[in-house]
Amino acid sequence: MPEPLDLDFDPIDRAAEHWRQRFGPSSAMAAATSVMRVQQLLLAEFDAICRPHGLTFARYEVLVLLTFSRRGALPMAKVGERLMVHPTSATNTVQRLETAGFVVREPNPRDGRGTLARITESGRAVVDTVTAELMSAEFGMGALTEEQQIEVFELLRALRAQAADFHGEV
Amino acid sequence: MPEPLDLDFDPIDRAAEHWRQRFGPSSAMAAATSVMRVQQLLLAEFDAICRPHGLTFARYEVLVLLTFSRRGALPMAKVGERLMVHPTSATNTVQRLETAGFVVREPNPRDGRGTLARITESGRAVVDTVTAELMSAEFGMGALTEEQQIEVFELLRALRAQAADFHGEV
DNA sequence: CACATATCAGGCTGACTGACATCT
DNA sequence: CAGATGTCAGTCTGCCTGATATGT
Repeated sequence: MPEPLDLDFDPIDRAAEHWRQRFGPSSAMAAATSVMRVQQLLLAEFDAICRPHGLTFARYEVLVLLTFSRRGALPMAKVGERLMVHPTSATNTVQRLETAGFVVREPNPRDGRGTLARITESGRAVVDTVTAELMSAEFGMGALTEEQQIEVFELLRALRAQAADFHGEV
Repeated sequence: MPEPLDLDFDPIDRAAEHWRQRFGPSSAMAAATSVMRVQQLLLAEFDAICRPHGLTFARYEVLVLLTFSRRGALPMAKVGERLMVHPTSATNTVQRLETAGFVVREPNPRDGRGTLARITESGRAVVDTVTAELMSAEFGMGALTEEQQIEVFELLRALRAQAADFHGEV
């Protein structure tokens, strides 16, 4: 069992300090590295919450997306596009969800080439359960006040918008 | 080639809106999802910069860590701990770096059980090159002002600190 | 015909678990 | 001896490229 980290030796702060000595100050580096590390921590926490229910966070996200759609079903292309992943990744994820019984695939009546992913009753049930657990875990953001959480969201919006200019993927 | 996303249909904002309808307002969800998505975008950009040089961002991070150490060498355990990854992942990453000639492994003279990862001259060269490219790409944070970048860093500090209480790994 | 949609085959990556040899 | 260190074998995940069948 690793010993608790001393905050004075927080790896990111250490890295930032040495970086400044070598390359000069870079608030961009500090911000980017922070985002990377926090995501790593959040994902581990979310996956731990999802695992007992037979989900990963990536699969949970697909289920959430389907519950958001009006009819509980979306073409595969839309799934990939909205989650910003490659079409084959969407296929793969939906396939695993289908095996678990959380989703069914059916031909798209409006496009003979297409496939719809439709969330099942058990899919809706598991999404509600996991969502409740994530909310009681405050989505891993409990160390921030609500105002700070909103601030994070607003600050990062510009970066998501910038990416959308590059077709929403890159 | 996918069509450019309409910002009015930004998937995260859509998701946040529907979420509120179902579960009530959750700034925690919005902030967490933002961090996840921005990390995804940053990682893709960083990996694209690293790839032509025979690196991934994960391997680049190891090299950076080694340049920060006084002697250019660290025990495997320290590598894993500071990057918050599993020891076997550190072994794997260092192995690939060694194959590429950016790192050599040598026995730890101060601990017969241990192995040191030492950065080579070509490792230092590639890290400098990639770092310069990342800086000119503003670490993907060009859409924010320097003040905003600092704000992001400071806001996220609390989350990294919280995680450190859990031994620096989840 | 060109193009879009989705899947499959196959590969790479990072991360994990469990087992193990080695050394303190 | 217990405990730490590192590696290996094997697995799972997500993501990608390229090729292919199908339909618009």
